[in-house]
Amino acid sequence: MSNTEAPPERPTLKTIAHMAGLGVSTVSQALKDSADISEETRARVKLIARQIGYRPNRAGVRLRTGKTNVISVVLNTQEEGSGVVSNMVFGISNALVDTPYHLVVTPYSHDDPMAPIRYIVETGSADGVIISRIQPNDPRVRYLTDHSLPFATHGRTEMGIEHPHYDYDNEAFAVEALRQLKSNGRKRTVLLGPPPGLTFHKHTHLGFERGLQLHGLSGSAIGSYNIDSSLQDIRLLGMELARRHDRPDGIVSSSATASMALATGLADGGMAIGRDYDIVTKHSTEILALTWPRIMVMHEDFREAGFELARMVMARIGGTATQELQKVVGPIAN
Amino acid sequence: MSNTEAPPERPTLKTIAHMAGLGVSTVSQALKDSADISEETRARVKLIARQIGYRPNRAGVRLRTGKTNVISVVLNTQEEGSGVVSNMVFGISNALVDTPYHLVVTPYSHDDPMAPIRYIVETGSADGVIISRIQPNDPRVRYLTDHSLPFATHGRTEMGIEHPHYDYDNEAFAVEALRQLKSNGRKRTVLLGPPPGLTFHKHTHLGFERGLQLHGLSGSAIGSYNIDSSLQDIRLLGMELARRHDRPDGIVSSSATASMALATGLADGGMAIGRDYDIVTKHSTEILALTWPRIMVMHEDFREAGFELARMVMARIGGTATQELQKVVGPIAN
DNA sequence: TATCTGTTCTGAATCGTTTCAGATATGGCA
DNA sequence: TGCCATATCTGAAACGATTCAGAACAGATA
Repeated sequence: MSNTEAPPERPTLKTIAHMAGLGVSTVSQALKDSADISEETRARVKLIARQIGYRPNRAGVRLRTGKTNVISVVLNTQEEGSGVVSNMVFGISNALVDTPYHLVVTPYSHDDPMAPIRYIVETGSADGVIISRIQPNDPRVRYLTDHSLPFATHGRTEMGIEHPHYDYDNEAFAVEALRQLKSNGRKRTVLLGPPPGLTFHKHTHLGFERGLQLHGLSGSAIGSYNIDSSLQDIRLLGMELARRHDRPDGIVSSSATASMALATGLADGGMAIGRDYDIVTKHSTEILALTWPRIMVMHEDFREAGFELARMVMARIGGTATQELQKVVGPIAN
Repeated sequence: MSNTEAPPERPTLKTIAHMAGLGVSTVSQALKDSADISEETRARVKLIARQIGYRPNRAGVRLRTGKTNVISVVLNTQEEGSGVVSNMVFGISNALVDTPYHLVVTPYSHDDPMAPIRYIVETGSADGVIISRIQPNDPRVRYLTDHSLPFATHGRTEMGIEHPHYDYDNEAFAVEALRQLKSNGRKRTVLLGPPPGLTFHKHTHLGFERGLQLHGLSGSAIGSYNIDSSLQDIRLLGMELARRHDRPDGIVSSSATASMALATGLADGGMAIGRDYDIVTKHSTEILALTWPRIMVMHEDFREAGFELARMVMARIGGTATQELQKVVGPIAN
């Protein structure tokens, strides 16, 4: 007996309408609980929908309503590979579970950070955007605001525009880092900070200056290198620091990998952590603490950042006031 | 003089049709170079399209044709954070530049690897899929094949199904790793390999066995731990190994972070790399070589993997024969 | 009974694109 | 001149969802 079952077409509103003996528009309204439709009909329609596994066709919805159900995360292709991106992405993903939103990754190569933003706005290809590597005066923030596309930033701005943001308190980090160095008896400090131009560069340096005063330490920021420099260069920097006559005995670093490279260079120059100097760094993965136990660390959680940012964008899309969508988390010593 | 410019609506085929004094269907065909349309008209239409910056509405296309112009990469949420994911993603992104494809990240929590695959197939939400953590007999591969959704795998299968894949030759890696250990005079080796169940676990172990025979070494694989174990556990493993009476003097490891944790544990147990033992590992980022120069490394390029996988899926969508879309790259000593 | 007021449902139009069966015009040829 | 083949273009229908004006019918009111 040959089984000549009809091919299992994907159910649409029409399918449900047919099964329920109703019109397509009735079904549509029933599924979104319109008061126009009787309680009983609504229940029946929803039951059928659930039973046959109905899922709205995204293209249909998007074409009619303009709602894409897409959150776009805009990432710099040459972002440091040490897991910050994966963690952000997974954090976002996590927030998107059980929502209709899909996550699309929109990359840009260093030349033009505005390009992907313009693309998204012009083609209307997302309901919301997440951006990082924020500058105090960030053209992307202005553009997105001007075009009223919901977004959240991983980092703060200083342009008189209120917008959802999630940020790590890098100023507090630097202050606390210096406090720890001080309590270890360190005197001559150095900061290996974020690349210039970004807001968290500014915050870190502000905190560093403040910490110096607060704890009565001497110190200076390294101008020629930052955590985006090549690890090779940072290592050489370490060797160079070790050679100085007034070589530092305390280091504040904004990145775990940079710290490792720097410590390696300092070791090349004969300096040992704990004996000749201490180093305090931000880190986001277990590995640093495990293999370089003498590096003092403060944890920065990028998965949490992604999660919060995604929730903020969705809230913003839903109309939540911007003021309630701003969060700055302090450093957690551990 | 108030500027009452019309609001800049996004151009559609209708816009172009209107400007060119043609029908919408003519424009549509002209843009795709149909032979039905005169050379001259085609040129004119394309000129206008370019000038006003026309971009096909994705929802329109998708609704009408079913083509989503989406490639979906399916990732395990708790994948090791050490940059393999970011690099894969950026590699894929790179291949997608200048194509109409968008990249959507579809995550899954460890419970059910099939769930995202079923979702994609059932909702038709992508034209092609990239999956990793492949098993010799992988249900996802069967499912995707059965439903003829183009896909490429990061890893090989052994189920008699031809499909596009990109893989690192882990068998050759293990053999070569042992050769290097041998040439350093090492005798008693140990393998810290991939988690069981995955194809590259099998390949690695095969290569390890073969290498042992080939180079006349003794050795065994560690059964209770693998590179997915917690770094803390791996470190403890290192300490335990150092305590053994027949402690190993050569280690093959499939992951850079695992190697670091292991080496840390071995150091805790008093063993020094180079003096008491050597360790050969795969790595994908610069940091290992820089800070652990004594760990011998072979490079695995995940960015390249992502790039190739994306190209394969697109080729498959375009109808290229599967046989031409299989690539296994050998280990590169460096 | 005639009219009004709700309640519940529905058809048609719309979003932007593609496809396909024709419509129109041009030129060639008998 | 009349007919046909060819080249070029076009309208309508379809994809699936939502919205909105109105249809149909019930019961209440005068």
